[in-house]
Parts: sequence; C-alpha cells; structure tokens
Amino acid sequence: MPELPEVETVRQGLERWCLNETLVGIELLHPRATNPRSISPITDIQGATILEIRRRGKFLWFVLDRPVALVAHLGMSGQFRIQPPATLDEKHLRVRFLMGEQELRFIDQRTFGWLAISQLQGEIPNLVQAIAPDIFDEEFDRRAVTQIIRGKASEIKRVLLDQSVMSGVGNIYADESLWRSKIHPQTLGSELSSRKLGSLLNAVTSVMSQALLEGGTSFDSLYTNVNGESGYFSHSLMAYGRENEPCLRCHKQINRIMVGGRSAHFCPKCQVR
DNA sequence: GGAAATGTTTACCG
DNA sequence: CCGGTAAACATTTC
Repeated sequence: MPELPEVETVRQGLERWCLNETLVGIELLHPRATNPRSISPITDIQGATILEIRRRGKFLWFVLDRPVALVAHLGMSGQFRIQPPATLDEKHLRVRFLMGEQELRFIDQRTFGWLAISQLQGEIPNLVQAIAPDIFDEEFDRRAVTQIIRGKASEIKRVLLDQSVMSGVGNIYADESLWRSKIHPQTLGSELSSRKLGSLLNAVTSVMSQALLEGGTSFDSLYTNVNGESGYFSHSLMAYGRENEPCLRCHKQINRIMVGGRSAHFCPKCQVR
C-alpha cells in the first residue's frame, strides 16, 4: 500500500489496534525484512509498549516507551495486518509481533519493504531525517517548496517523486496531480510559474485527500488496510493506468511515456509543454 | 518469454 | 554539486 493515502490508511488502522499494546513476542521470518541501517535487531524491542504511531510521507514509525522508534516502509508490496494468533501464516509473512490479544503481522511479497530500529532525533527517527515533510505536515512550507521546484532543471514528474523535496507522492498521485493541474510531466521545474505550481500543490492536496477518504487505491489484494480491506480510489483515477482510454476532460487518448524510469500517463491535449 | 508493477538506494557517467 | 541512467532488490501477473 505504498503512497501517502495508503500509508495513512494503514497508520490509522495501527492506531486503532496497537496503541498502548506491549510487544510480548517478536519473530523474524525473513532476513530482508530488516533494513541494513537498523541499529539493532528488531527483536531487541521485545517488551516495549507502543505509545504513538506516526507518519511522514510514506514512512511510518512506532513511538515506544524507549528512546528508539520502530520504523517501517512498505516498499511496493508491504502490508501490516492485525490477526488473531490462531490465523494461519500468510505466504509472505516476514515478521510476527505478539501483542495482548492479537498479532501484528508484517507481510511483504516482493520484500522491498522493511522494518528498522532507529534512534529518535527529536520528533523524527534518524532514518527519516532525509525525508522532506509531506503536504499535510504542519512543517510543510508551501512557499519554500515552490522555490525549490522552480530551482530544478529537472522534469516536474521526477521532482514530485523526489522524497527530499516533498514526500508522500508516488507514481499514481504524481500522474493524477499533473492531470488535474494540466501540466505535462516533462515540463522542467524551472519552467513553471509560482501560480502554476500553486495549482499543482492544490491538486496534490485534493487528490490525496480524496483518496484517503476512499481508503486509498487498491488494484488487487496486495494493497489493503490492516483488516485486509481494499480502498476504492482506483475508480476515481483520471490518468494513471488509462493508456489509450479517452481523457475524461477532452476525450483525446491518454498517452504513456517513460519519465525517470517510471510510466507517466497524461493527456496530450490538456497537458501540453 | 518479455514487460511491467503504488519504491528506494547506489554506482557511474557527463 | 547537479542531473540522468541503469541496476539492484524479488515475486507475480498479463
């Protein structure tokens, strides 16, 4: 469940089920589930109590009754699930956390996701320090981000995916935001006016807010909330995954090109360079 | 069989 | 330092 609305959906589910729970048992089932930058084995936090679940962009972390946090990134296919201990192990179960009544399970088919123990530096774990605030963060500075983007000689789609500029936007919401604000994905950051960037940031906010209300985007059972339920936003996609289908504004066919090594979907009539 | 998939990091080149 | 590309990670699906 990888972009901001999906990760926030997971965070809310974890908050509902894990707050004030103590991790009485931890079982690691796959070596790649631990990020190499973890300062200690995940099993070291056995006995810790979860006080808070926080998020910045696509990164989640559990605040514990200890000076370290448990950080998680879902990568492409990571999931957290809450299950009764009697439930059969999922095929790609990577880490099991035994809590009071339930198990918290980290499941990940492609193993690009990971967990890590990280030192907290103020509010933010060390592993998340290089990640810029996302657009819903109190610390998000619209004016500063606009200036950073205008200083980039790089294609706007790449800049949107750059988590050190602003975080949380991935391939789906980048395409959707550019479609909504009528910007061609290969327009250079330096070519965009502050006004145009204002409408882009508004589009990022609105598309991700709407997706969050619908429980995120799921194309299949790989992307679900902690109860295994899918979100509905895939029905609202205007550009992503709609190659050769008519633009819902002007009816011209949606194009797909590669930008920064990722697919970019856009309307060649509405989104001109 | 080939290509692509909601992501990040690193190495390398200009 | 900046920007761009390719590869790496692993599994599944079309």
